[in-house]
Amino acid sequence: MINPKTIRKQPDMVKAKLETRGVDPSEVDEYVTLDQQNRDTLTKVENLKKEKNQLTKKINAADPKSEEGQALIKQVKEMNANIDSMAASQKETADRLHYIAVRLPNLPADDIPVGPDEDSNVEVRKWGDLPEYDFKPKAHWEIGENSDILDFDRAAKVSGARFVYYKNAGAKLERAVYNFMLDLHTEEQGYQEIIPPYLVNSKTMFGTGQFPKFKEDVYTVESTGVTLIPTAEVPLTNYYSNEILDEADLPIYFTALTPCFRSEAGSAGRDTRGLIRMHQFNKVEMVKYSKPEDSYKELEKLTRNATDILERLELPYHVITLSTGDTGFSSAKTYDVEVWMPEQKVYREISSCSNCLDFQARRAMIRYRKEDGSVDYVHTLNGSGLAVGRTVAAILENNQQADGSVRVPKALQPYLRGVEVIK
RNA sequence: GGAGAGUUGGCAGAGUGGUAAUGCACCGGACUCGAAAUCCGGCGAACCGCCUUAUAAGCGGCGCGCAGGUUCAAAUCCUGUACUCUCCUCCA
Repeated sequence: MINPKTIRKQPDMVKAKLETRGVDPSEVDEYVTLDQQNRDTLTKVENLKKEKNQLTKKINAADPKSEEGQALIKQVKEMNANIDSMAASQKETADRLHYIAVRLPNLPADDIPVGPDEDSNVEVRKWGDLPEYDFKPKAHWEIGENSDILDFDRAAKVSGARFVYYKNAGAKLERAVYNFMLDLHTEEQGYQEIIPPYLVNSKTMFGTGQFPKFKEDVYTVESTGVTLIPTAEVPLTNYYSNEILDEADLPIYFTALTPCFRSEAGSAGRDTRGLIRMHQFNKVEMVKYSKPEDSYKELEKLTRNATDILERLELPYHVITLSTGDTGFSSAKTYDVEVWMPEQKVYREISSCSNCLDFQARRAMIRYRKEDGSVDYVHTLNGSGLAVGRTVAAILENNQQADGSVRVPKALQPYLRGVEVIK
């Protein structure tokens, strides 16, 4: 959530910034009006309550059964009717205010490109030489099916579209990739390894910003109301919800491998083949809790932690800054890391690294106590490190050879018991 | 799935209708060369509103897991619900 005081004090700035994210300025206007109205009635209600509390104390001091007591009770009863109706109207205003507030996206950072969609994204750096082939490179699903290491048809039979069976060397490759990632994050980059719950409650989904606005993107179990996580960001960031951390403990780094479940509503027809867009996929996630003054520095570091993996796997990539219109709901600034996919000759998103500032911390009530004793919201960051299925796809395509076999990157070979080529 | 117990301030822990004890911790002061001990005082998270340029202070609201209800008045009574623990049942 955006700091309510920021909206109250700088409505024009908020309006202008949110407009770059596609928010209708009239929403902010309505918010400001309701906020004023809410505080006005709240003050009135509180003053009445104050009076009432004083009378109630008098009743207790006198004998409630005495004539004086009875008279006071009558008086308070009359007040109550008044307070109740005023409080009811105040609550109505507050509810509407809340309804708007929880649906406003985060304020974009000052230094990100302004634009309506991904066409305004800006490349910030590029790494690796694009591979050249003396044959026509195949798509990863073709390689996978030919080698009997990926099976989409049977997954469709058993589950539906956008599911896959990994088989044999495919399953082993997936396992090698995520073990490699986790080891790098934990042994070299300072992350604590977590295995979180994969089903979470609605409060948790609210905390990171998926609820209430994006319910249709996830799978919720009807009988109990719990939701299958769309990303490990959800359980990792909410780990400290409703807690006050010590300043000395920050920053905190978490990493986790989890399956991610997404309904992919609205993406019908896109990426219908291959591992790119699945209803269920593995992802290694990184989450950070940081002091406010350090969060942008931590974002740079986080993004490097993700691209490190690609460099060690010898996969060409570039990093882009998402424009205001393309940046996710909770984020103020996002770098996408995109890996080269030779068959389609495009860069595809393989990681998304975001600084959410205090936006999620406000929703999930994650704070820290400074050394001077005061309490403030932490900043939360998250990034994929990396999407495992897409990494496998990138390895298959980038390392394919004319005979249909696939070279295993050196860094990965120890994780495959020294296997150098998948046939 | 069945039965029971519990949830109060940073921690421990009292409070069964009259407006949140007490201890430890913490903060300030006294004593002391200094510290400990002792004594005195303060402080009970967080949140919201008013006041303020802003902060602090001050005033007020809220506040005993959460949400409702009864009542002039609810930690206390009633209903629902979440979580934790114990026992039974079942189970990887």
